[in-house]
Amino acid sequence: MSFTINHTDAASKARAGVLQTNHGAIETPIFMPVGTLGTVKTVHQHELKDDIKAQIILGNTYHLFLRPGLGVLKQAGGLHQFINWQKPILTDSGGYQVFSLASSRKITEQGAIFKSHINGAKLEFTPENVIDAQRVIGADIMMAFDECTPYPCEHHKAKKSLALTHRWLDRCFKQYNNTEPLYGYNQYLFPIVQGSVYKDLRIESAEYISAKGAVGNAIGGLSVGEPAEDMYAMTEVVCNILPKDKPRYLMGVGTPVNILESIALGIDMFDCVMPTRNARHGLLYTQQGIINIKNEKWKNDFSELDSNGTSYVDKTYSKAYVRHLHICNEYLAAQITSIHNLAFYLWLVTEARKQIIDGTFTAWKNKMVIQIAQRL
RNA sequence: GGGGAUAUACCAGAGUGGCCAAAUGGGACAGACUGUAAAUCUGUUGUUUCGACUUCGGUGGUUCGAAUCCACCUGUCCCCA
Repeated sequence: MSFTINHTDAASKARAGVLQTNHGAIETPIFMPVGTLGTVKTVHQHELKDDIKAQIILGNTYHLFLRPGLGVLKQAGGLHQFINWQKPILTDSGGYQVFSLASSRKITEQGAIFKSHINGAKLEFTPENVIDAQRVIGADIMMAFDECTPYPCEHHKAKKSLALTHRWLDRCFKQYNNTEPLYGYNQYLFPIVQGSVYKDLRIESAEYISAKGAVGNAIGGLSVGEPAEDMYAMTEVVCNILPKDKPRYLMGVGTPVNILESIALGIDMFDCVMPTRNARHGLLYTQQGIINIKNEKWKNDFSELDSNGTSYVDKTYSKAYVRHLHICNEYLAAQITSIHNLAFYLWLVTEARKQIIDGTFTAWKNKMVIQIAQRL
């Protein structure tokens, strides 16, 4: 894997680069649609590829481990083959489930013991078996198994958790170095910076993670409920320490505004469920602002879904029609809005890249963050 | 023509003397959602100057007090002829 930075913004820390994988190049900054269970919910591969222009998607180790299970995935020849997606895939380790399923798991030195949300079965995730699982899944980019702390989190707890995450990281790298890819292409392990909203812990963690010399680095434990200012502050602190010549991945972020602000801080990669989940709930992101398509005000609005949109759904369907589909709870509503939102997110990062290359990023970003946050 | 049942908020439908401005669904209207236990969840849904006021087919009555009991009227449904 190689990462080349082509342009750096003069007025901010934003960069435009290219990340090479065996499944193709990824132009950064990039947004990665989330496909937890081996599907970006409601979206077909051809839409993802040709319309949305996704360059890489996510999968989730915890969820895929439960269903369909590693046996099926191995038999299929990995996740790429199973879902017929020949571009890069990144898998989260299950570290986020340590946070989101906190009520049904227990943390030990060894790992995390989950009570399956499907059938209650007890299952243990360790740094070692999480790496093994990601080998079987065949992700181009594998994530370290970490403890994503909740917000708020007391300093002493965050400190203790961070130490555990670092010990787990050492074990992840050991297992990673002792195992080989199963399907003939390279897989890379990204470590994750933690430390909650504490500057000292974030610095400590960023230094620890940087020392690993990984091909890319991630920042986790943010966008879990803390104020946006804290998220930006931590991101800035960490970006100042993480190696400049390696891609930086801000996990789970975020709103379109979060993404633009974080690009300005030097982040290259993003993922978030917001465009897809909010799409299913009727929220559309556009260059002009946010639309709740379920609102009565769109009932008689027969204009294009988004006249500035880049997706075919934007010109094909009217606001009134998509509202109607949503009100009736029709499957097509979720499909249309998911395609729209993902296309918007991909447009946003592609445009950001272009602006960085043109040297106009900061002015453009400052204008956009106001525009896209408006409620229409 | 005879007999029986029923009428409650936008709809369906509980409630059969005070704890009822009235359960529960649905619908409608808003809001939330950040490495997906999420096609989910939350709130509002008679008026209001927030003290109260006007509601349960209509009118009148009984009672300290009525959606609830009584009389008549009106509408709807069912059965028999």
